[in-house]
Amino acid sequence: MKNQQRSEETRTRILAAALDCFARYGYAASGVAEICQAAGVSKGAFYHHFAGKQALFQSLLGDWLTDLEQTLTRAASTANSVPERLTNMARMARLIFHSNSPQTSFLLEFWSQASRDAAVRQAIIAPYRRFQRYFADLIQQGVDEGTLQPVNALAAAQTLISLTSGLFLQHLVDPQGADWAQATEDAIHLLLHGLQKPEGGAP
Amino acid sequence: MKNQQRSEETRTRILAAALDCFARYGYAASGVAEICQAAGVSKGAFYHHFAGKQALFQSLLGDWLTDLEQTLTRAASTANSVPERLTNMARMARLIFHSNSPQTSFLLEFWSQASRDAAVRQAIIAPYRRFQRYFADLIQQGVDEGTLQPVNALAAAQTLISLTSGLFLQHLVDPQGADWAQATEDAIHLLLHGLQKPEGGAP
DNA sequence: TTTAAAAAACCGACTGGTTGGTATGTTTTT
DNA sequence: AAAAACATACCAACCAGTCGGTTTTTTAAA
Repeated sequence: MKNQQRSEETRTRILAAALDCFARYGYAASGVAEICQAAGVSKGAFYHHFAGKQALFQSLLGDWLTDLEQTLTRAASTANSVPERLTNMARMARLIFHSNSPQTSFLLEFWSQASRDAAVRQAIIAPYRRFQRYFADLIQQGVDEGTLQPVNALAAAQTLISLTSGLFLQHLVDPQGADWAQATEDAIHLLLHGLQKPEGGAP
Repeated sequence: MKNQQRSEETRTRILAAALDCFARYGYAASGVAEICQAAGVSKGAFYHHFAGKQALFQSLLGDWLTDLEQTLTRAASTANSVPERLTNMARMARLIFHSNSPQTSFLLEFWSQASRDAAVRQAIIAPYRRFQRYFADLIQQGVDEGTLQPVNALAAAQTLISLTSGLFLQHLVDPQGADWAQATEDAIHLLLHGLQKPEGGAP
């Protein structure tokens, strides 16, 4: 086998094993030796590919975030009006929730570390800002085309992200507690149509 | 000093020190010895009051949750219509966010552990269910009194909790990233009034 | 009230096991 | 032959929890 291929495969195996271990036992409880054994490689290989446990962790985070970004932007491209697009993205939640359910529980570790480690925080904040801008643009577009109320686009985007983050968080903590995919659809629907009954009639 | 007083004070000191350490360095990185030093007590005292590190952790969680529950229910009791009450509670977010900001970052550890430890999960889920029922009742009341749309109360309550959880999560990860108290008010307002512009006129 | 014993609270040195990381050697590719 | 990739034994540091002993408080008998 070519060297480059072999190397890349080992790296991938380590990443996959680490993802599994972190999700199963948590970051702190997952030893490097344990990860190596799960990946079927030696410690030498590990430290040849990664500067340390933390570096591996951040690498994992980066990969997941770029994946999410790609998935989301793809889903938004197939619809006409902005409300339709948002509904589509909400429906896609089912896919995200179900596909790699156990693996994603390591995201809690990310958030946890981000609150203390500046490097991790930056790694999370940067794509977050991109998401926010993306949704803000989308919402502004909806306002311009007249399908959305004349709201503050940035604030509305933040609300949307907070809502989905919260749903995802609860899904991670208590996967069996509810049909979170359905809950996401319901929540987006509720956000779109409003909870309060309008007092006066429309013009 | 009386024995009971002394004992209780030591226990409180340990809890406070642990809260500080967990928030600052995380659960795993905070050693029992470190906590003891910060609290000004010995290991003997520690293990006299708590069965172990994990027990201390859960004790901390319990205290925080009961505090939150009390604060919230108090805030909901002073208003007339249901939308007003919800707005009031949103305004109270500023208080929650600002009061003990750094301390609360240990909640991320809770969520993280809850996804793996059944005991921690139960400790979080039980009050969560109470919150959900409480808000569902509130929303149902709003539907009955005609101030809210005829929505599914339980689903709407879940949405409300997810939204606030998400906001709190982001506040913990990136406290300086935004005015999260304001964002909470905005978000609740948005949820109440809806994002999408109604197509037809009202009756 | 005094006192002695029992109980509760507290102390701190010690340990057995774990772990991230390293140093050195070996295999495979270039 | 050089370099990249990988393997393995090893270590120093750390850490949750223990254990025998000490101080303080309470109890209760004298």
